[in-house]
Amino acid sequence: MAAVDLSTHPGHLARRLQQAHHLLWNTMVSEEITSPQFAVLNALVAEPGLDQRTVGERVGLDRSTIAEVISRLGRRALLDKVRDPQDGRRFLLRLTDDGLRVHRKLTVRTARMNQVFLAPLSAEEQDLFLDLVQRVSDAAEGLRNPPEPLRAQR
Amino acid sequence: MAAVDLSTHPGHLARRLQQAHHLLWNTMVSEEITSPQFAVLNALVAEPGLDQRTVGERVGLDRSTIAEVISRLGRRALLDKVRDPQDGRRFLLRLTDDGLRVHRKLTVRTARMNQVFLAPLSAEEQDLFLDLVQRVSDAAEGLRNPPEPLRAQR
DNA sequence: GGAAATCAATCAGTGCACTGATTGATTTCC
DNA sequence: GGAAATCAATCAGTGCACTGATTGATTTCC
Repeated sequence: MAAVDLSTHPGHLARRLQQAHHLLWNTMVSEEITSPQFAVLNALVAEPGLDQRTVGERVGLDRSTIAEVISRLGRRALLDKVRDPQDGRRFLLRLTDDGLRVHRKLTVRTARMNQVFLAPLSAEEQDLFLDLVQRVSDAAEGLRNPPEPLRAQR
Repeated sequence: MAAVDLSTHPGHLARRLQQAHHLLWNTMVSEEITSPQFAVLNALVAEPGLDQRTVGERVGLDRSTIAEVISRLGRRALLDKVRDPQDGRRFLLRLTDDGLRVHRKLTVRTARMNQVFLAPLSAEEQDLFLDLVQRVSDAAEGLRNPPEPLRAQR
């Protein structure tokens, strides 16, 4: 019967955290390029020529979502898709000059935004924050695909 | 030119955290009722008869999103919408018996899921996690509407 | 070497999230 | 008391996120 206090629910806090970030991103970084789109650009700066599925894996986007994000970046002419001559199932992705330029510009703004976003915490708390969030995400992510030993038992 | 390490970007971590939560919610709580939908049910258990806009404010959903969520809950017959006789703009919302039943059932499961979700952290770390995430969200949320003094100065 | 299994990408369908514009009711304020 | 301002709800448009099914190419394995 009794209602619950949502402020003790990590899922609810996670949603609010992302909304807060989205808001700040829109005002401080870009209204055109979203945070997931920047993550894709960044992955392709680190490793040009990746295929779409692998980019999705790197940045944490599933096969359907990564397809849409990449199609939007392609429409904005920030990346090129070329069919892999070695494997006709894959597309190889590479940033255009425009794509590189946008990535460079947003990298600077993103750094500033991160500072503002974490400003309410002390330096030690900021490190702790990043560490705790990452550990919780990694652990839950690990539950998706059962670890090797379990799979081997089948 | 150099790519950036996304694991130091709170926004990227926030997105991954929410995905991780979504995954766990689907497997441990419900595939039909989503976490935002549960938040709405919970708000109406706490304060029956709220209007749609206020519910949105309580759970952190904007006017468009709350409209969709409530329409889905209505379609599932978990809540009733009644035009406010005092103010013809508003609808007053109230859970049905089914809505109360679902809220009760999911409350139990959600508590279990929260434990699993936070299990990788020690008890002290769990408290810290909730506190840090909440402080960062609140601060960013506070930037949306400038505080009283600032508005008064205009 | 050719059928079976695997795999990248796409499609259909559902749901959250936001912005800007519109509609219709209420409140404010001369 | 009636025009102007405000306000709740809705609509149109865009983007992220997931699942299950399909398509077409490649790899595996007898």
